[in-house]
Amino acid sequence: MELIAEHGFHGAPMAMVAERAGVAAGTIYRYFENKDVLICDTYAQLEEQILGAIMAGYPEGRPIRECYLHICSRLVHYFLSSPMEFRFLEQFHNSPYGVAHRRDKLFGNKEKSIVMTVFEEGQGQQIIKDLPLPILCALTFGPLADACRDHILQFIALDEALIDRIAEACWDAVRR
Amino acid sequence: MELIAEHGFHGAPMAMVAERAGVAAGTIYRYFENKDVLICDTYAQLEEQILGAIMAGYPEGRPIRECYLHICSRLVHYFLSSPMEFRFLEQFHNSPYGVAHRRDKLFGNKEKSIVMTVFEEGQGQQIIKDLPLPILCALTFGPLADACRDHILQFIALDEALIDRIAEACWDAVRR
Amino acid sequence: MELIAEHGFHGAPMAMVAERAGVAAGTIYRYFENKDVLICDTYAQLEEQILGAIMAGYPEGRPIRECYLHICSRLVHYFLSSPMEFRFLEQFHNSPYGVAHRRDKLFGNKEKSIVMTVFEEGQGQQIIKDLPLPILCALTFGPLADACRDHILQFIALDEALIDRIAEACWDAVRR
Amino acid sequence: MELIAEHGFHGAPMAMVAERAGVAAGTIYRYFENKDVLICDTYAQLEEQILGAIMAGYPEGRPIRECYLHICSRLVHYFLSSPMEFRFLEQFHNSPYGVAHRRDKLFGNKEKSIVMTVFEEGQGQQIIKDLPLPILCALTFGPLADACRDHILQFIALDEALIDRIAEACWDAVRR
DNA sequence: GATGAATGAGGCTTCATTCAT
DNA sequence: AATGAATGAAGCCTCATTCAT
Repeated sequence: MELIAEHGFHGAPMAMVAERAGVAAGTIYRYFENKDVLICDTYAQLEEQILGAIMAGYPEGRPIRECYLHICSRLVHYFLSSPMEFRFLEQFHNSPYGVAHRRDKLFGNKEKSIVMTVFEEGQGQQIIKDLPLPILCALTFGPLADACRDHILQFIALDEALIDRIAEACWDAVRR
Repeated sequence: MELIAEHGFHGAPMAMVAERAGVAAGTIYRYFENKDVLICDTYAQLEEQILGAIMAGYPEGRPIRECYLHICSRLVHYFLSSPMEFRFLEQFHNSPYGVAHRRDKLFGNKEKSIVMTVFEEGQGQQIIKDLPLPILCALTFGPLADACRDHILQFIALDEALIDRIAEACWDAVRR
Repeated sequence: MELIAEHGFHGAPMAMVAERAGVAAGTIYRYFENKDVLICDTYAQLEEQILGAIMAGYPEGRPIRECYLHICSRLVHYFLSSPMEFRFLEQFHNSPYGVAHRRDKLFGNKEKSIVMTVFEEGQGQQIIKDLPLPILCALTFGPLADACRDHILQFIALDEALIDRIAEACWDAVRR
Repeated sequence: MELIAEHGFHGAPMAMVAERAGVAAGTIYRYFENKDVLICDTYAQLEEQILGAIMAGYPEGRPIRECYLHICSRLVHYFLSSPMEFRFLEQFHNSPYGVAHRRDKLFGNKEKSIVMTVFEEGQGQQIIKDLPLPILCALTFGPLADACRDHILQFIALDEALIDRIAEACWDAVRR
C-alpha cells in the first residue's frame, strides 16, 4: 500500500513491493495470484478498516444531522491519521478497478452501506434534499476527499475546528 | 488526449499517440521533449480551453451568487460535452504532475484565477463562509467533478434541472 | 507421466507433479535427484512395461513373419490402450533425453532387444531385406507410431482388422 | 530455426534468437507478434520450401510408382542437405502447433497435396493398397523421417543407393 | 522422512527514446 | 523536417530447487 500510495500502480513494480516486504519477488505470488489481485485484496482490506473507523462511536438512533456529522468527522480523522491509506484509496478509485468497484456498489445487490441509509432516512424525514444518492455522496465525499488530500499534501492544515466547519458546510449542501 | 483519457498514461504508448496523430513516432520528439512534457503541455492547453468555456457569458458585475452558479453550471456543461477532456483531467490531477501543478497554483505568484476572485469578493461581502480558499474550492469542485464522473460513467443522468440543483447545493455549502 | 503426456515437459511443473502424486514438492527430491532424473526413470519404467506387453504370448520358435506381426500388433494394442504412455513416449523421444537414449541403445553394449533378434534372424534366413537394422526399425516403428498417434488424436479409427493390415504392410516393407 | 532445431522451443529463448539474428530482443517483435507467431510463420515458410524441393523435376504424367519414388527420394535428399530444417520440422510436428496444423490439413478444405493425389490415383489404378490416406502417409513418411533423423544424428549413413532402397521398401509397404 | 514456503534466475513482452536515412 | 526501425532496460510472472521446521 505504501508504495502504491507514493508512486501509483505503475510506479510500484512487484520487485519493489517484494523488496519492501522483505521477501523475494516470487514469494508474493504464493499469496496473490497477480498484481491486480494484490491491489484489489489490499483495497478490500482497507475498506473494512475504514468502515470500522466510521462506526466507532456511531451515534445510532440520534438525529440524522448528528449521524452525518459523525461520519464526516471520523472519515477525515481516519484519513489524516492514515495518509498512505488515503493516497492508496485515491489511486484505486481513479483506476479501472475503482470504476468497476463503484459500479458494483451502485448497481449490485449488496447490502446498503451505512451512508446510504443515513441519506435515505434523512430524505424520508424531509431533512435532506431530494437529490439522487450518488449526488448526495458527491456533495459529501467530494469535498472531504479534496480537503484531506490538500492537508496531506500540506497545502492546508486541518485542525479539529476546521474539520467540524467543513463537515457543517457539507451538511449545508445536503440538508434541505 | 483521447488516448490518455481512454487508457490512462501508461496505456497510451507514444507509438499509439503518433499513429493517432498521423505522424511517425520520432516526429513527436521534435515538438515535445518527452512524454512528460507532452502531457503537461496538453494539460496546459486544456486548462485554457476550460477557462474560456467558463468565461463565456460570465455575468461580470452581477451578484456573487449569480457568478458562482454560472461557473458551476458552465463547468459541468463543458465536461459533459467533453468527456474525453474530463477523463484526461482526472488522470492528470491524480498523478505526480497534478500534485506539482496544484502546488504551483496555490503557492506560485501567478495571477489569481477567476474562481479565487469570486470567493474572495464573496468573503469580503460576508456572503461566503470564512473558510480557507482551498476548502471553498473543495466544496465546489469536489462535488461537481464527482457528479460529472458519475454521469460520464453512466451511473447517473444529469439534465439541465439537476445540474442547477447541484450548483445550488454547492452554493449552500459555501454561502454563509 | 500423465501430466507430461498431457502438457509436455515444460507444461508439467514439479509442483503440479507433486500435487498429482499427493505429496509435497520437496518430497519428490528424496526419490529423484532432479526433474531430468525423474523423467528418465519414468521412461525406463515405461520401457519395461512395453517390453512386457510385447512379450506376452510371444510365438517363440514360430516363423519370423509370425513373430514380426505379433510384435507389431501387440505394440499398437498397447499404445491404443495406454494413450498417456504413448504421448509420454513421443515427448521423450523428441527431446535431448530421447536422442541420448537412442544413441546408447544403438551403440551401447546392452543385450540385443527382441526386435533386433527378429530382424537378424530374418536376415539370416534371407526372409528380411538386407538393410541396416535402424532402417528396418524405421520401416516398422515409424508407421506404427504415426498410426497410433493419428488414432489417439482421433484423426483415424484403428480397429482389429486395420491394425492387422498395417502390420502386414510393414511386413511388406521389411520382407524380401 | 537453427536454435529451435538444436534446443527445442523451450530451449530457444527470444533473447537467444535475437542475439543469433544480430538484433536486440525488442526488434523481433516488429516482425512477429510473439514467439508463437514467429514459430508458425517460420514453419509455413519451411513448408513452402519443402514443397518446392519435392516438385523440382517431378515426373508428371509418369507411372505412380515413379512419382512416389521421386517424392520419397527428393524429400530425403532435402532433409539430409538441410538438417536444421529437419530438426525444426520434428520439433514443430511434436507440439500443439503441429497437431493443430495436421488437423487442419486432414479435415480442412484446403487443396489436396501432391502426395494425397498420388495415393488416390494409385488406389484408383488398383496399384496402391486400399488403406486410409493417413495410414499410407504413415507407411511413407514414418520410415523416411526416422531414417533422416538417424542419419542426421549420425546413427547411420545414408547414401544414394540406400536412400533408393528405403524408398523401394516404402513402396513395397503401400503398393498392392 | 515429509513438508511447503521461500527463493531468484530467467522467460516473454512492452515501450520511451534515438538516429541513420 | 520527417521517418520508423532499432534499441535495451524494465516489468510481470513461472518454476526447479532448497532448507528450516
